[in-house]
Parts: sequence; C-alpha cells; structure tokens
Amino acid sequence: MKPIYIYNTLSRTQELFTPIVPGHIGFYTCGVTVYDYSHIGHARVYVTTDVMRRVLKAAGYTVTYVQNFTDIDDKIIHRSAAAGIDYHQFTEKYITAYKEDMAALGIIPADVYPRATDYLSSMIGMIEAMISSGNAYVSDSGDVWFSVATTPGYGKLSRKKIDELIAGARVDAVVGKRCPSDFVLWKSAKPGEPNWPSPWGNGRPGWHIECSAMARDLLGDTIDIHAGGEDLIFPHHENEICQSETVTQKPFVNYWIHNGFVTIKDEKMSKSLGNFFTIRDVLSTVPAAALRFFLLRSHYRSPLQYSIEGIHEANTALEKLLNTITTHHHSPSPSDDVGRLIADCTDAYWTSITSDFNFAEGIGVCFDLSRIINTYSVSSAPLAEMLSILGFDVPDAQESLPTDILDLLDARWQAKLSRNFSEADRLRNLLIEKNIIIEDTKDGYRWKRKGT
RNA sequence: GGCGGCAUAGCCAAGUGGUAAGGCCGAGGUCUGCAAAACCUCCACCCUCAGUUCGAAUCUGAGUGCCGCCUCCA
Repeated sequence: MKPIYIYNTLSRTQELFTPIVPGHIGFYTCGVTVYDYSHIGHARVYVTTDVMRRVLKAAGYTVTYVQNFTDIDDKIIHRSAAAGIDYHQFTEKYITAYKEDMAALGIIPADVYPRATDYLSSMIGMIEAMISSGNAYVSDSGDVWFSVATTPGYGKLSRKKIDELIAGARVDAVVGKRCPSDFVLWKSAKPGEPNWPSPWGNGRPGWHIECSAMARDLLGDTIDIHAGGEDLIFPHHENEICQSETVTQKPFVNYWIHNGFVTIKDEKMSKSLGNFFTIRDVLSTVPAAALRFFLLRSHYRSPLQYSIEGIHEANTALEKLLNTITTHHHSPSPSDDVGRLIADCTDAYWTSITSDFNFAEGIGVCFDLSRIINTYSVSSAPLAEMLSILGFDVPDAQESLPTDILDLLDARWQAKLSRNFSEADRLRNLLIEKNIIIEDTKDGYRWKRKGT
C-alpha cells in the first residue's frame, strides 16, 4: 500500500491519507442534475476522479466508488413539463446521455449510480431523526427546514460564519422559514408536480439530503473521500455535513476533494452564463483522448482555461508519447545505467501522482521517460504503464508480428544495406499497404502501425 | 458587504525556502539514399513594493489585476 497525500478542503492542508478500513476506500462524488447534456466542466471533475480511482487502485487499495444522479429538482420539473413528458422519462434520457459521454471519455463506470428518487425512504428517515432531535422543524405549509443555528460546527467546511450568512443573506424571506440561513429538507408538492408521500404530506426532497442519505446507505456513516466541484462547497457540502452529523453523531467525511473550474475568458463555464461547451459537441471535433489529456495537464484544483487550441495542442503532445509506445525498436539493449534512469522516472511519477494527485507533474515525467526510451531504444512498457494509470488506452507494446511481415521487414533492411534502394522502397511501400510504417534510425530501424 | 482562490517565457503549465519540470510554437543543429521519427542546443528580471532569512517564485505585510462562493450550479 503506497502512501497517498490529499489536500483536504476541511483542513485546507495536504494530509497523509488514512482509510477507515485498512486497504479499502469508500469514495463518493457528487454527480449531475440530469436536465441537460454535460459540459466540459463536468468532464473535468469526472475525468479527475476517474484517474484518482485508478491511482488508488494502483496503489493497492480496493475502492467502492459511488456517484449519484439528482433526478428530481426544479429545473427537471420545469423542463420536463415544458417538453410535455414525464419527469422520469426526461431524466432517463439525460442519464443515458451522461453515461455515453463518460464512456466516450474512457471513464470507468461507478460501482453504484444511485438516483435520488430511489432513496426517498432513507431521506425521510433522516429527516424524521433531525426533527426529533430538534435540528429541523415543519412549517405550516408542510415544508421541513433544517435549523442551521442548532448545529454548532456549521460552516466548518466553507469557513463561513452563521451571523455573516444571515447578515449578508440575499435570499428573500420565505414563508415558514425561521431563519434566512435555514435550508429545506422536504418541499411540499405544488399542484401538478411529481410527489411522494411523507409524514408531512406529499412532496419531494430538498437537494442536499439526497447525498447524505445515499452516501450513508451505500458507504456507511463515515466515508473516506467525498469529491465534487468547488462550487459545491457551499452550501451543498456544508449542508450535507450538518445533516449527516446531526443524525449519526459521527464525522460524515474524512477527506473532502474539490475541483477547480473550467473557465472561458476567465469566467466559470456555466449554463447560466451560456458559455458552456457540451462534451458531445467537443468530441465531435477532437479525439476523446485529446480532451482527457488536456484536462489532466493542469492540476485539478487550479482553474483551467478552456480552448479548442489547447485541446489540439494537447493532442499533439499526447501523440508524441503514444508514438514512443507504438514504435517498436529493432535493437533493444538495456544497460544498468539506463535501467536506473527509468527507475528514477518511475519513482518520480509515483511521487507526483500520489502528492495530491499531481497528474500535470506526472505527465512531465512521462515526457522525460519518453526521451530516455527513444534515446536508448529500450522497452516502452514503463511508459505504457504510466499512461494506462492516467486512463489512456495504450497499444500493446510487446506485440509481435506475423512471420510474413517480419520477413518483409528483414528483406527490406537487407535491401537497404546492400544499397538496393528501389527494392527497399518497394518493400517499404508493400509494408505500408499492410499498415506497417518503417522508420530508420542510426543503429537500425523501427516500425509502428499506421494510425496509432 | 462577508469569505475564499489565482497572478511563473509568445501560448499552456509544474514547482510551497537553496540560484525556475514538462508540453506547444519558433530558431539552429545531428542523423539520413529518400521518407518519417527521434535526439541535441537556444528561448523566464517567477504582477509591484516593502519585510523575514545566509538564501524566497516559494514565508509575512501592503498594493494592483482577475476569478469564485454567499441563489441553481461540477
């Protein structure tokens, strides 16, 4: 089990990761509200957490990864009504689309994709507990509110003070709400809205309670890692904490991880600003691996400026690495010195990716290793392993060719040595027709498959 | 108004006390029958001003610029 360091939003410092159960990790990431196609900002979070999972697994842990779908909320209600279809059919469409987009990006599916509407009874149970402990109250309209003032540690994640929240509250007074900072746990149904029965009348859950309930049901009272975009720190994650902790009386999450935003012209990519690009639109113009590489080339907590030029550049850079792997050297001859250089790279790579998941630095090491492999004509397997952890499909570097191809390669090399260039070129063209590209080097030649 | 974050080369981007990784672009070179690739060399007064220190991109203070959260948001 290799040590992992994680920057914990709760402490605002990098900490040595220690799981609750040795060798196993419960990992929860806030998923999307399924009312539209996902954009590049979403892609960043899920590509990042995908590689985090891969690193944790490679470090020797087993990981249970849970990612929810918020399949009921105001936007879903409005948009499905506008489309004239049932909310469930509506969300089904976008859940399918989401899974397609993630698959295209090479993201390993979650172990569980819980949907809010499948966990109503757990949510209701938690809300009842909050009411009986005096942390929540029911208003005349049948809405249930969480009383923030009754939670001593409120604000510990976002570092906000309750009085300041109240003083600076931009929210208009809501009927039934005792304090501006209180938030809704259960909303009574308006006419025509989807609703479910509860002790407080028909209605639907507030947003925050779903994650508290689903995380608890699937991963236990305390989970190891909880991730999401940094816009979720407040109020979503802050509220999850107070809900869960008032019910269980245990810490909700040990390590909080938050992603920086994808920006466009220095502004956050978001639907309300209208400056977003959907994953499927972008992938219609660039390879998915290029987008993945683009997202991984900067640290996950830094803002990332979106640009199609940046993705093209990432593609060029990635191809350089893949080229190193797909090129088969004719004369491998590793030495102890070179072996040490490679080992140094491998060590540096591991240090990077386990130091708060510094994939950008790790990628830098990949280029160093690439140069070593090309310079000394040695096996590219260590580089393939590195890229594989980052989630790139790497061709089999140890692939062997059919004997007829090998014979052609050899014949062409002999022709070249005897300076029979017309025959050498004829054989080279023959090989190109068979998708084999030859590149001569100082000491011999190497080959790779066309288009890889 | 409150809280938080960011500012490194033409562009992208690592680096949290010891004289600036990596990639893209550009320039020159090596190799070479051709082709392709690769390799080598070159390209940074780390936003400003003070301060701490033997030593700061890295710590402290002030300033400037930009962004985010406080309302749905990955």
